[in-house]
Amino acid sequence: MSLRNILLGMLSQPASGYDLKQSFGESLGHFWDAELSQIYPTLKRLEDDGLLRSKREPSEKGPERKVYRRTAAGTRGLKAWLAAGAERSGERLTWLAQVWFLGQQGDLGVALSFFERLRDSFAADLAGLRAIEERMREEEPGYPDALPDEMFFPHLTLDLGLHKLAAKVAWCERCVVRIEARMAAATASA
Amino acid sequence: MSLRNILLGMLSQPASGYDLKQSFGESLGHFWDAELSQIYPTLKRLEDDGLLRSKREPSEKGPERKVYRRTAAGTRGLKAWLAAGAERSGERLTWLAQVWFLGQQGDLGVALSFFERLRDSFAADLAGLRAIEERMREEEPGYPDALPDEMFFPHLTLDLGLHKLAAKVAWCERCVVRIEARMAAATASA
DNA sequence: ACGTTCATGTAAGCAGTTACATGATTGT
DNA sequence: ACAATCATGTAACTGCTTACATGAACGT
Repeated sequence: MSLRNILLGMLSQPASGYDLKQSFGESLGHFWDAELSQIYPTLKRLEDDGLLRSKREPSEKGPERKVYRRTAAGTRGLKAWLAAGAERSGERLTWLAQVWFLGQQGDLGVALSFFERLRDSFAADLAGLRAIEERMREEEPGYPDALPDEMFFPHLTLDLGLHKLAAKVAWCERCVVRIEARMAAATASA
Repeated sequence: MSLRNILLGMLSQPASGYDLKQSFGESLGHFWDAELSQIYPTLKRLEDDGLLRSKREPSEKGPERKVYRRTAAGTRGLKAWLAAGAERSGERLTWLAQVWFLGQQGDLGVALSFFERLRDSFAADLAGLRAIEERMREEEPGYPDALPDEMFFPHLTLDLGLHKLAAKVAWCERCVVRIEARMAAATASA
């Protein structure tokens, strides 16, 4: 259901399915991704429902493209989705479930390495986002608060990503320290 | 794939499918949930694969129960899952995608109310987690660092939830302020 | 008798992934 | 000639949700 609305949102400019897949990677991809095999049928259904309309156009390189444009009904649909408020449907965080059960592993060393690797993974993501932010700060005039709306709201998602990842790295770090303390306590009492 | 491992983790004590569904609600439910219609066939497959074994037992109230126990192979499987490191498979955060497109709504008032409602929703969740933490702090001796492993690691997930939600509430609050500033700037220039 | 909780399942359908099929154009 | 990129799709499968079917025990 959500992919429909996301594609609708991405089509503020005309684009083909292939184009849309590319834009996922660059930007939105941080919190949503979709495969071409899912994008194509979804675009078709949106057209059947009158929210998009397509035109075949020759490509500059490669075969013919099918370029989609949002209709007035499509824009209304997008606005309605946004006006209805945030869709906070259940997150499924596998790695947190793993943390929950980590005590059953038996070996605190495994738990320790789990958190060290998780921290590194979050830290790498954080470095990636920081690089994006620096580029924005240098290249985009008026960054961040004088950006036009269509860049300001994406910036807000970047801002949250930065804070969330920093919180996660700090949490992993605290977990490492606390587990080390438990390991020390265990050997001391033995 | 993950539900298999999660059920395996939950079965440190023998339990029926019905029992497991109840425990989701109380604890793990904050970052994972599953329906009975998914739990029953998954338990059956785990038994077919030799990771669980079941015994029919009379219930104290109601019909006969099917109680599952983890086999040695099941425990090995769980440990292997945990030792393999964190599974950070792609989050899909619909509400963040909505924020991304909020600039296309046209009406900054809609964006403002979007963030106000989102902030309230996060704040309510945060209050819920804080209540759980206070109860733990009062009722569990040694909370948090002297808890036994099987309670310490769940506590870590609570700790992260607290920090993440606090960060989200603060972010929403900053978004509200910044959007109000944009609205003021727009009316001033008009 | 009737509703609630306890208890286990099946069936239909949707969302998403992986694998496969097809073919044009460009660069080496 | 061959690989890479461009471009659009279909098919099979997995994970999960919603709806349905069945029935025992308990309280009122």
